[in-house]
This record gives sequence, structure tokens and C-alpha cells, in this order.
Amino acid sequence: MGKKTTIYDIAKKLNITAATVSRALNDNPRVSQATKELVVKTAAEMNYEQNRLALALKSGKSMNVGVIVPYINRNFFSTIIRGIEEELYPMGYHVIICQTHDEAKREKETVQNLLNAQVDGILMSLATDSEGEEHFKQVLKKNVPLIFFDRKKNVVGASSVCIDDFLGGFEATQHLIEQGCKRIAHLALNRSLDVYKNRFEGYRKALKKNGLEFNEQYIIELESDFEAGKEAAEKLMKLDPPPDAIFSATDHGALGAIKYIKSKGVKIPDQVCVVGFSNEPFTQFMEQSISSVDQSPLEMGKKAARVFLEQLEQKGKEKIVKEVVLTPKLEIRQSSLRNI
Amino acid sequence: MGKKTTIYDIAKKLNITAATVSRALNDNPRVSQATKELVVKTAAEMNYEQNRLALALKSGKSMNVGVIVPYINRNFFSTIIRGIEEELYPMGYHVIICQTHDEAKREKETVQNLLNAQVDGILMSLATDSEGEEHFKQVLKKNVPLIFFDRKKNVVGASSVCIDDFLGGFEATQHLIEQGCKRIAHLALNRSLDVYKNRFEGYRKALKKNGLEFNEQYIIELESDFEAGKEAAEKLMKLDPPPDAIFSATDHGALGAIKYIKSKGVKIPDQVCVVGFSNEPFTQFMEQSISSVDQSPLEMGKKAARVFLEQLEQKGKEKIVKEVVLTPKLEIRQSSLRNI
DNA sequence: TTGTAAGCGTTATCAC
DNA sequence: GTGATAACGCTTACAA
Repeated sequence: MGKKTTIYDIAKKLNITAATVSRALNDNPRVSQATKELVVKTAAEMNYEQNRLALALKSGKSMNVGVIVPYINRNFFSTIIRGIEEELYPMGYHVIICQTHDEAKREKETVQNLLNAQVDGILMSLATDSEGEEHFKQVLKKNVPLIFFDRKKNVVGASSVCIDDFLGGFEATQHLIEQGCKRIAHLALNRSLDVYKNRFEGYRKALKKNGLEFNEQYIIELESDFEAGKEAAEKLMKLDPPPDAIFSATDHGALGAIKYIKSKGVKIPDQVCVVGFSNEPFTQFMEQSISSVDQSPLEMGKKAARVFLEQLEQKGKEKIVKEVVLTPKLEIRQSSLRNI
Repeated sequence: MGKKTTIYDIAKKLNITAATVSRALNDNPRVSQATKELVVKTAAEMNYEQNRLALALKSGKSMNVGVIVPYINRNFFSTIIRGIEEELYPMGYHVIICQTHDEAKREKETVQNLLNAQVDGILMSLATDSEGEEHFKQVLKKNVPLIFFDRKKNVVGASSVCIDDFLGGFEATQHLIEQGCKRIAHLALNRSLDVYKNRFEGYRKALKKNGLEFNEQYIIELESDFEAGKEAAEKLMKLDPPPDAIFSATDHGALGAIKYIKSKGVKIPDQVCVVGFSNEPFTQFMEQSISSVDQSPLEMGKKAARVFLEQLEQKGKEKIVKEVVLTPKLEIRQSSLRNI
């Protein structure tokens, strides 16, 4: 009934041995055409299906990879996961997903769990407060490829796929300057993460290059959500003089800021230009669309998967670490485009 | 180096047998406190980690569940997955995700793959063109719990977690009628899927109940995307008389319709009221927010996971099939709220 | 309290 | 071309 048929069942039925059945099913050349056909036919009749678990135990390859992200339902991450899945599915791999809830503790735990589950690789994005690298070292010591995407950490032996956040921050700011903005504020996120730090540094670089003064008051560090963006904008607009542009390290921050600013009757982009980061779908849906830096998450996921596959091939040989850097693309929309 | 330590390694080191090590690690009462401590300590020193694969093969439980959706990066689905993961993580289960790309062929293939991988359960949402139920029967025959969420199929033995789409469609339409709308159009999706069929039926029921005429011309069947919504609105607005309200079975359809209608200078909600379905995040972000029917995907995912867990407990006993129906919640926003 | 041995479902290495 | 057997790492009767 609920019993699953094994190669032994087939063997017994045909009065041959399990080894032969296995060979026949794997199209081994050293088995006669006749038995091969017979076995295949019988297997089908008996509804036989290979037990990947047994195969995994035997071969040492589970054909599973673990993917760890802060939250699965953030469009950026789910799109990366989609990319990973689409690249790995044809190769017979399954994708196990885990969330850290952006907590270091969960991150460690999850890495451990995945190792126990014998995944063939781990692709992940750091938790904001990620600390230590002992758990990453564990992964590498077990010879399991470790690939960071987006939020990476420099761990010897680990690979990474990111965009050039510095460039993204630079171009966004440069664009604002070209619109005539002189007092550009920045909504930053936790700068212990490279991605956010780099966006910030790119912003600074653009200011410097254009001879604009860096004003500490114009920097607000916030959480990634909508409400935080509103509050930040409130603080900023009370300054004298208030900024005439905002470059937000996240789209949700930009959205919150825009909502607040508009509610005060201040015109966008005429009085304040705004650029976000991530190119979340909603940025283009808005009646007044929001400029944003695209991170090509689908490509990022696919690339990360490809790096994983490459690492596998080098198993045994000298491990080659890859550091892929994708190019961000600034999408200029209504929130920052002045008629000049 | 890359070698993983097994209980045999520990046993050898301590001059005891693997069985004892296993018992010690599992806190079996029939092993002396002394050895227990020694084993645990040594295991830690040797960086031992349990191989879940071996355990899985032995026990017949992989501690993995498979989740199948059309696309992972659709907010509705990724949020369901989040719910599933959060409910199952504490129980030690891992979630394997697969996409069908909304294709029947991939659906069958994927179900098969997951069975081979020996998942302990399958939670899924149908592909639009899903056909046959042989693959679902296979799952049940293997005694693997099968739980549909959202897009379900009535298969004997399978459970389901859905919202009451009929009610959702009914309430959305009723609301439009209460706003004074008389000629209500409906953007439908492929009605071979229950969810869309039910939304449509709910719409019809509301018309009927209020004595409004059902007009075939006001029904447009489309794909789920933005562009399709635009085209549909274009067709509708050319009718004489054009509709004074649109109930769309998807938010993207509603968005496209709104964009088109506004581009023609027609006022929303004054001349045309619009209600969508799914309560996608962007519906509330819009400057003119969009009314929509919430499906509580997080809750749906969690509930599906709980149904799975319940099914496990009943293993062996008579299988109890659950059909959970969640209540939709109409979020009334600016796109359909008139000042009356 | 601990050891022995079988078994989960495969595949690989020998033989014959 | 096919069969026997060991092995992957773990748990669990059954013995001792």
C-alpha cells in the first residue's frame, strides 16, 4: 500500500539480483539489452522510483543546496531565490530555504542545520548583526562551497556575488547633483554591512568630486521600513536649510520620505528630488514613479548558482574563489527628474 | 581535512562502540552518566555533527517538505512560503521550494522529483493549466500528506487551505454596489482554477442579489499582468455605456486598468471605482491607494503547515482530510471610496 | 550499562 | 553479463 518499491522487489520478481537491477536502471553497458528492457519495464509496472536519500548517503552528495536570507518574502530576496532555483533545477538540485529573521543567532543555527542536512553548498546573505566567522569556517572546512550574495563577508575561501554598491551610490548621487541639487541627504542603513557602507561611501565620493560639502546632519541611519523613512524625512525637513534631495539606501525609506514630504505640500521633484535603491516593483507602479538603483536580483541569483556549480567542478583541485561584481543600473524616474 | 567525523570515529577514540555513542548522544537513559558526558565532550572536540541523511534513510523520515508554487517571487506566494517555513522550522523541518512556472508539465515533474527526494509532505498551489490527478494520487499512495493552498484541486485524500474566494468576490462587488455603481465590470482570470471561478461567481451573486443585470460584455478574461489590465480597460471604456466600476480578480489587473483609465482623464473613484484582489503591498503604497481583498497569505502558509503536522500525527490511523477556509478581508481604500 | 548485528536503499568492487 | 558483498552513517532489538 504505502510501501515503496525498491530494487530488491524488482530483483525478486525477476529472479535476478539487486545489483543487476541497479545497473540496468543506470544504463550500465555491461548488462544485456534483454534484461535492461525487462527491468525497466517491470520497474515502471511496479511504480518504482529511486530513493534519492539512499543515493545521497552512498554518494555523499545530497543534491540539495541551502539558501539563507533574512526574509523570504522580500521581493529582492525572493527574486534572487527564483534565479537560484531556475539555474539549479535543470542540474537536478533542490533548494532548501531558510530565514534568519535578520538575527545573527538564527544565522549560526541555520548554517549548522544545513550542514547536518548534508547540503552540497550554501548560498546566503548575511543577517544585519551577523558576527563571527566560525560558522562560515565550519562550512568551508567541510569542503562545502559557500557563496555570499548581496550582503557578503570577506571570509577566506568563500565566494561572493554582489553589485557594485559604491558605484550605485555614486551614480545616484551624481544624478541628483546633475539635477541641480546641492544639499543632498542620505538615508543610510546599518553600515556594519558592506552593502550599505558602500552606498554611503559612493554618495560621499560623488559629493567630494563635485565640490559639495559633506554635512553630517544630512545623514540619517534608519531601519529598512516605510515608517522609518517618514520619520527621517520629518527630521530632515526641519533642518535649516532643509535638503533639496534625498538618496535613500532603500526603496521603502524613499517611499516613506516621499509620503511625508508630499503631505507637507513640498513638491517632488521640484523642491526635493528622491532616489531609492533596489528597484522594488512598487517604485515603477506609483503615479509618480520613484527613481531607484536596480540590483538585477534575478541575475544575481543565477550567477550565484553558477558560481556554486563551478566550485563543484573544482572539488579536489585547488579551490578557486570567485568574487563577482555586477553593475548596478540607475533607473531615472519622475521622483528625481526635473525639466531642465 | 574535509572529512566529516562519524560516531565511529568517536567510538574508536573512546574505545567503546558506535551504538553506545549513538545512545549517549540521544540521551538514552540506559547509558551511564559518565560515558554520556565523555561522549558529548569528545563529540564537541571532534566537531561531530549528525548526518541527517543517514538518519533519514534509517528512519524513513527526511524531515523535509516540498513546497510547489507557480513562481517564488510573487509576493503572495513568497509570503505563504514564509509562513510555512516559520511554522515548520521549530519542528526541525526544512522546506524545499520548487516552481512550476505555471506549467502542468513542470508540476508533474516536480511532484515526482520531490517524491524521489523522500519528502515527508507536499504543500502546493496548482499550475494554471494543471491537468490530471495521477501525480497527486501517487503522492497519497505513498502515504505522503498532500496539502493544497490557494489554488486547490479536489482530490480524495488531499487537504486544503484556502480563502473563501466566493465571499471575497461577493463582498468586493457588494461594496462597489454600495458606492452607487450599477455597471460593474469584472477582470477574470482563467476560470478553470477554482479561486478565479469562485471570485467570478461571488461577483455574479452580488449582482443578482442587488437586482443588477449581468452583462457578458463586462467580463474580460486576461492574464495576471499589468499590461493585460490596461488592454482590458481599453476595451471596457470603449463600450457604450462603459462600466462605472471594475472588480479585478488580481491587483496587477486593477493597477493596469487604473493606469489606463487615468490616462484617459477619467476620474477614479468618481467616474469609475476599482477593487483588486490579493492586497499586494503596492496597493497601499500608491498615492491613490487601491482597494483590495486581503488573503492573509502568512496565515495561509502557517495554517497549511499546521495541517501538515496534524496529518503526520494521524499516520497509520484513519487519514483525516482537512479543508480549511479562511475569511477574506476587504480593504477599502481610495480607488473605490466615494464621498457619499 | 554496553556490545553485536541487522537494516534503511543504493552503488561499486570484486569475482565468476 | 550477472551475482555476492561491502559500504555510506545511523538507530535499535537482542544479547551479554
